[in-house]
Amino acid sequence: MGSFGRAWKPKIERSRLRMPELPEVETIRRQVARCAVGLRLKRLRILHRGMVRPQKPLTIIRALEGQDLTATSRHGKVLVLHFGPWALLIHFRMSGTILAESAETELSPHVRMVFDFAARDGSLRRLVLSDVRTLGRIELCRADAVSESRLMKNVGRDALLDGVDGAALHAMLVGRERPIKPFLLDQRYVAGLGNIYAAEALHRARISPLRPCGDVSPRQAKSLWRAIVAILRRAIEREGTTISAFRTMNGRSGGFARMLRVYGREGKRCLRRKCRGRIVRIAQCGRSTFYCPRCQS
DNA sequence: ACAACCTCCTGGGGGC
DNA sequence: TGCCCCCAGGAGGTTG
Repeated sequence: MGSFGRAWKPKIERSRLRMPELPEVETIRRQVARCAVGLRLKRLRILHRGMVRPQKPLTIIRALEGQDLTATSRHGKVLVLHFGPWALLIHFRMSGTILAESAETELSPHVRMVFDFAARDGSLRRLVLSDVRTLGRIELCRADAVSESRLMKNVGRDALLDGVDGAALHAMLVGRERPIKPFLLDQRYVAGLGNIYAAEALHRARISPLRPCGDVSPRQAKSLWRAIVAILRRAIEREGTTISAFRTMNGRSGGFARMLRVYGREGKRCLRRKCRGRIVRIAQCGRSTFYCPRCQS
């Protein structure tokens, strides 16, 4: 099935969903770290077993209850919670996030996992994994075997942490005929970009999403890389993009949404100075791509 | 190598 | 107003 109905138009502003990409996962990671690193996991509940694989929920609960949350890390879009000898990997996919909630509040129906940590004053500090669509994935592995996990094995170099630069990006592009946008979404090469930031970065670098990878010059690759890094860093500073219902753990919205220059702006004017083209929406590999045909080539 | 298509899943938009 | 269908999308799988 083609993915685009003729008459259907997304109401992005009101849509409930957004995909956590690198900046959103990083925002979640920092908040989890601030809130719970150093605390003992007193009780763990898994309310949706389908998101957990390959282990059984009980295996994870037995391994982690009583362990301290020693550290957090992130690779691409995968959040890693380190519990001593164990690592709990979380991929939020489309609609997942982690929220801090009072231990007295009733759990919302979208809560899939509940972490109750023992705070130093003896009270409970609760974090919940909320995921409306349950497409997220949770995996337990040994701390020294994270890279062999299912969630990590197809994840390439992190866009911000692994020293990728314009030259490295260009080296990955050489000889490929595939359009640049699907390439940027392919986590095996550069990990962390999703549909929103890939579109934004291409617009910023004035490169068409349709451009074959191999046609991107070294200079353009450098420019594209600069755009990617700038946008990701900016989005992290603003605690991610809310299109939508992305809320940080305090319930605040991410602040990047109003920075979006192409995503969700089909039919509107390009915001680049002196361009004023019309943003269009096309399908690539079954996903929507927004770009300005006038200033992106 | 890469795309097309299916699966997972749900809330909400649109058609009637 | 209400019902029902259809759709989005990240990633992994299968097929072409």
